[in-house]
Amino acid sequence: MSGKRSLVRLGTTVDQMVRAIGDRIVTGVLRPGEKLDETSLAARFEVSRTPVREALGQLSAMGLVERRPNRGAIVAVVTQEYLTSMFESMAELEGICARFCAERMTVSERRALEAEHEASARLVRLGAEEDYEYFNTEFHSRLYRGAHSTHIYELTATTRSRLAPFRRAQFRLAGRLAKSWQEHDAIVTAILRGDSAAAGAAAKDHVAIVSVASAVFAVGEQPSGPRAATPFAATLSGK
Amino acid sequence: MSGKRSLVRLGTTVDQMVRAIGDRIVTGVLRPGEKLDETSLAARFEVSRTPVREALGQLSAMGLVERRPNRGAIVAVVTQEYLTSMFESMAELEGICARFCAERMTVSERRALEAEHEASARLVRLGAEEDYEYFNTEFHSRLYRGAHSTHIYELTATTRSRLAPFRRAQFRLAGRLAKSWQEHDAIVTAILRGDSAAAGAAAKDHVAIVSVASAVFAVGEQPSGPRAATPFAATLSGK
DNA sequence: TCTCAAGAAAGTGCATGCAATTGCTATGCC
DNA sequence: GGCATAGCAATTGCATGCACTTTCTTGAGA
Repeated sequence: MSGKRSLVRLGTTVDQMVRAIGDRIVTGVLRPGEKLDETSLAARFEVSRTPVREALGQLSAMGLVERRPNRGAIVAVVTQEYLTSMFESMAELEGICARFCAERMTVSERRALEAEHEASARLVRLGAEEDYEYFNTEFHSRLYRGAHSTHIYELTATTRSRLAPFRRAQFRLAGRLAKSWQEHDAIVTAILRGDSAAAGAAAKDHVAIVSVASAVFAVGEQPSGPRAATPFAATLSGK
Repeated sequence: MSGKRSLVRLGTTVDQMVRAIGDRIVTGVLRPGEKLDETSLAARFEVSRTPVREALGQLSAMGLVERRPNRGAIVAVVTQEYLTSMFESMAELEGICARFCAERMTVSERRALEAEHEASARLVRLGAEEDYEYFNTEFHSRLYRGAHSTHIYELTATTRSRLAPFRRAQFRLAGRLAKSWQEHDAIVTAILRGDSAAAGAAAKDHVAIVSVASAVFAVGEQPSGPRAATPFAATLSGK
């Protein structure tokens, strides 16, 4: 091989490419419908086509890319109907997580959840959208972990990541920040109270509201073809 | 290429291998922990190692095999804890499907569900375990489709297939056949009534009961190492 | 000008080969 | 006898090459 690619190599070349390409899809750098040419990807990442092909295969198994035999791969195109069903699933899944959280979270998990949630109130007052977004992600992640169910966690986390590109700008909506916090508050309160039904319902509603808020932005965001060429740096090292 | 492998070729060689190997894992022919040697697989299927590697990569992305870098692949080992979480998820997912069915199934879907269910009563009286098993699969599949939610369908179907090896002999339990039918009956009745809450609860309970019934057999079925060599024919053609 | 076809170009699918890593075995040392 | 280590066999990871498929291009005919 032509030298280590970085000091600490995280997994094989294929793994790194799966992460690299997957990230670009999930973050929206690569847009749905965009062609993923094996040769150019190989050139950009400075590897041969073999690992590229394997990476595309895995991403296809994850549903992030679509592979047409003999006709190349494209970033998975999500129909409006499928998007709706994903948001729908997400609401149900988060509802389950919250319900389980209310029943199963340890004392320290409950304390941490509450503390972080209280801390994020400050960000709402400041209108710090970016920072709140970070806390929001962390908050939801806590719910998934707190369910103490590995498989539910996986289903929820992967569904969430696939929804990520369609949820980007939700906090730009006027007043969304404050409302989001209030919805979180309802979830936290129910969990701390141990009221699983209320926690589940609150989480489900919360996601349903986010879905609507996101749908506003999702409209027209679904390109039928590729946009501009993607100018990503050919580094496999960082995440 | 060295000649078509069959008259109608379903997808690429890799796709066929994913199906072939995946089937053998899901049906329990390949046992958890069993080593998946690239060279021998390539020899068995009469292809080179490249498509084998791609197939293993995709199967790993699906969670059916585990890949240790530089150390080969094995059939995914499911811990007792993870198995529990999968059954748990399954119950929740089927509950969601049944709930949606009650709300969304078309008239013809409802009719078909009822008709098939009634027909299967005969199999219970005959004690035809094999045939009932087939109807049972079809019944659940109807629930997943009837939810009219593509993503929920996918989550549910893949979870079900991953649970398949652990559910094999459930109908051998005395009286399980009749009880299963009664549980189905509760689900069907609620769906036809349009009572989504009852349908969801009934489906959830049904799966929970199956989980317990299956767990009896799952115990001790988890081998720590490979069993006998797997005698599968090297045909990529059939499913 | 439009349609269609033949050929060329581009790109995918798989086989093969080599370097690198792992794991086993055997030999030497304590 | 037990443990460490060097060498070897087995296996994985990736690059390269060639055949096949699709797509683009060009030009003749209507």
